[in-house]
Amino acid sequence: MTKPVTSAELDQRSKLHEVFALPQGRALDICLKLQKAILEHRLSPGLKLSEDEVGEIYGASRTVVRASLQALAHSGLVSMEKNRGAFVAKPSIREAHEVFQARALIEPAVARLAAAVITDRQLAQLHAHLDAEHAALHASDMGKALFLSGNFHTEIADIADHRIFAGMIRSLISRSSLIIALYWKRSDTACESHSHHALMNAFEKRDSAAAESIQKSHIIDLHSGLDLKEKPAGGTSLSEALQG
Amino acid sequence: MTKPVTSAELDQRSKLHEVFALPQGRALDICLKLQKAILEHRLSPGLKLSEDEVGEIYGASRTVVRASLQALAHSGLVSMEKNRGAFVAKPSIREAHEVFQARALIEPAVARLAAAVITDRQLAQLHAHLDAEHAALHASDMGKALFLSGNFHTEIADIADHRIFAGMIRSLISRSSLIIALYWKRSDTACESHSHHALMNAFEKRDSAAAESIQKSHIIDLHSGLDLKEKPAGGTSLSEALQG
DNA sequence: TGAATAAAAATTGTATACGATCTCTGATTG
DNA sequence: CAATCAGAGATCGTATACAATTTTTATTCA
Repeated sequence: MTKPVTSAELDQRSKLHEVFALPQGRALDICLKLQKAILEHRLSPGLKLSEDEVGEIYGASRTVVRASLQALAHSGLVSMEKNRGAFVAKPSIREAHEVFQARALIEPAVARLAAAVITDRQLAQLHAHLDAEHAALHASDMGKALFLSGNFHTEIADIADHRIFAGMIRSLISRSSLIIALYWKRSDTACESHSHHALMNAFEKRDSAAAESIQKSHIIDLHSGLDLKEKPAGGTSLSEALQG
Repeated sequence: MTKPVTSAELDQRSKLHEVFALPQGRALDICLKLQKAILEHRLSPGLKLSEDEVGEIYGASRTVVRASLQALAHSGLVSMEKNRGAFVAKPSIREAHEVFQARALIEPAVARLAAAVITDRQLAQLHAHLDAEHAALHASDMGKALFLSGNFHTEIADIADHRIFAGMIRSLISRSSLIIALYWKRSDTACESHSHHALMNAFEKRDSAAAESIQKSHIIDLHSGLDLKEKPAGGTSLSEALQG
């Protein structure tokens, strides 16, 4: 009894295929499944992704698994070390800063574009998305909520209909998910919803300037919700260095 | 009698490895060689890159060639079609616009960052780079001149020391090279040098604002140097459609 | 006991083989 | 003569096998 593929999943699949130069055929499926698992925090940063093991799970040979892992490495979700294999990426504090700096530059510009061209249909879709996010949050399914929260941003990029920016944002959102898994310090995860709703308001009014400004604040707010202070060099540095 | 690897090449290699998640081992070499060939316009957009052929040339098996081509596909230099193979990418007019819109947003911000932290040593390096560019231009080696001209931009990203932006810019510059190959309309290719020298001036004064503004103008100027008008639907559309 | 070493196991890197798909050529037919 | 179709050849997608490297384990010696 296989779960039928939903239209939303098909949609995402075709979009991803357009935007990224993802592998084709079976490798794409594995890619998406691994990606989803990582983005929902079912696979923790640093976890080893053995080729044999992944192949076993998805019933594929190492050849296609390798292609998938390579693709994920390019989008920043996986890091590959020569002769050692693939691991769920573990962004450094520095990379975390860089990712949110990049998002703070790009996403507001894209939100501005999106506000100028959004259709009623797309507005409704975004609304439905927020509802789903709310439902997941209410069901305490944090993994799914986070996944959907990220998707909200990529959907805006798709609405702006700018493939280059959309590809960049997709990669940045993916990395952000890992960064949040590692460095999130706030307890009120629900705070996102507020910003997202404010953004919806701006979209409904087709107010480009407001959308840009709200999105910028939102990203900066997310950035400030991370605990990105370098640990003091004394305490953990030795043990860290030895087990690293 | 093998040509020794220059320090500049080694440098680029290690940098690329950091920034992109490039394949490792032999695949990396093939990647860089193909990339260089494409960026110097020795391989034209649309050209087929047969796996067997490439493997023959570089003395590698299809396995590593495939990994290389996949990597290049991820950076936008190569497009892969299922069951048909890999081709040197042929950016559409739309993609050309998008690439330069992205550059116009990102590169000025990065130039600003770079101006704030550039060292004297790096200034000297950039000067040397401009000299090499000038020399290539004087020797009518357009391929090399264009390659170097692109590298100037990635070097600025490296100076800004922002890996995420640097990776984005590298990809954008690569695509730009293809776009220029397809759509450049100006005869005075040397115009770039002027902007680059102006930028150097700003860097020497550590004038962030000027660097940002000059870079923005430079990108917009490049964008306007392209012939990106859609061809009228009547004339060439049929023949184009048939031979496409 | 603990460190150093060497052999064994596991994992990745690469080559090759085979099946699937596409492309091209040439014959056939209206 | 043009268009269609069939088959051969070429090319890609995937699985598997072997080589190279790393990791683990067992052993030895101080």
